Amino acid sequence: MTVDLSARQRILDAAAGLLSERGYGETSLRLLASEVGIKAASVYYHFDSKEALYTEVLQAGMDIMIDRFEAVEEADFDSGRSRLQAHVSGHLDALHSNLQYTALHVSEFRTAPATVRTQLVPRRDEYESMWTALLTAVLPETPATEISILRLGLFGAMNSSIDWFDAAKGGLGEFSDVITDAFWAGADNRKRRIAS
Amino acid sequence: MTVDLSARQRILDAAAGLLSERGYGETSLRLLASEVGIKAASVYYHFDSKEALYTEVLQAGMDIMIDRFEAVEEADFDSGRSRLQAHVSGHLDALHSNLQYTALHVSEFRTAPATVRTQLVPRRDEYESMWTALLTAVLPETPATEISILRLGLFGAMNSSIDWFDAAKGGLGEFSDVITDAFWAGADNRKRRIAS
DNA sequence: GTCTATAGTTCGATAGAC
DNA sequence: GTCTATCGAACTATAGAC
Repeated sequence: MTVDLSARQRILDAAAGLLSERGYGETSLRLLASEVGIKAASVYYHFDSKEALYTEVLQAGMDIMIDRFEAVEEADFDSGRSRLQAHVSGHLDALHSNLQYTALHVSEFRTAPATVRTQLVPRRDEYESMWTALLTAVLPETPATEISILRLGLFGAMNSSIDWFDAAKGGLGEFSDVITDAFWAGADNRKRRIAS
Repeated sequence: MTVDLSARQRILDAAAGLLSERGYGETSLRLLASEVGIKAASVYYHFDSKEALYTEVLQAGMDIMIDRFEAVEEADFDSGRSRLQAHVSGHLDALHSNLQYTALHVSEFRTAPATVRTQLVPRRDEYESMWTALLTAVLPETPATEISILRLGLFGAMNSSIDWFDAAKGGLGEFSDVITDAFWAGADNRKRRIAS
């Protein structure tokens, strides 16, 4: 399987790998081309510029996350907690199944050239509002300002796994459990404390 | 105040700012020097190479975090939870009071040149084991493997704030509360569930 | 301690052959 | 679609004057 990829796709894959390993400034088109087995000039047949290539890689990474979120949403859940749990697992699995594309989005977006960042903002906002809606639905008594803080903390916890998760040392299941527990029980705990 | 900084210190400060804004590859010594008001060649009087300068900036960032942890540890706490809360607040405050140095450590370390990364590993390990010891002390019934996962999730949640925290929109206090609650109540909740 | 000048590389990008 | 060849610009780093 995974044979017969178009040259364009092979360039995208190699770019994702190099960009997430070395960063934008340290990834030259010559190095990228050599990974693909072509010359740097040939990259320009497929992409207008290095920035356009970067943008497309980041776009693909965000598409992966959004597609997964929508797929998880198809299922039926018997509780808000199990729905949250499914999305946490889905996010982590999508993240780590396509690390080269998605990790890039987590760790390199901040320092990406402004023109690249600007083009990606709408799609990133879209994914964030999906999570805001989810958290609002499963924690209906939690005020919006706290939902927003919870989402940011949850994203931070989940996405940090790109820095330390080692598939060889075990699955993402336990991490998924621990942080679902944390954010679920924490929100519940606060609700009760504030109500009293 | 903050007058009469040595040229060396002014270079370090400017480097921290540029590196965390633009990344290593996009920060040239010419640009750095122009921010300080000198020429690029003069940087070499103070530092051996661009990598050595980068290493020193990252080293300073880690020192800031470790110093703060030790300062927080001086206080007396009436509960494990308040001790954890104090360290979460301390970490977040140290992080954001010196963002240029510390954020760099969070977001750029992964893609730093291998020679730079290697030199920083011991000091980073030191800080991590301080937190592992802290969590083990305040959650004595939680198994070591889960402590390790909790620490990683907590670091992820706290450090992600470099991407979104806006001092103009409010303090770090609420975030600090929410995530202390989350990790405290979550661990507690798991302990009870597993015991039953 | 900072400068000018420059060596030596490497970069992104283009032109044009095949 | 990929190549060779190359332009012009930028880079890190060094040498040596002041």
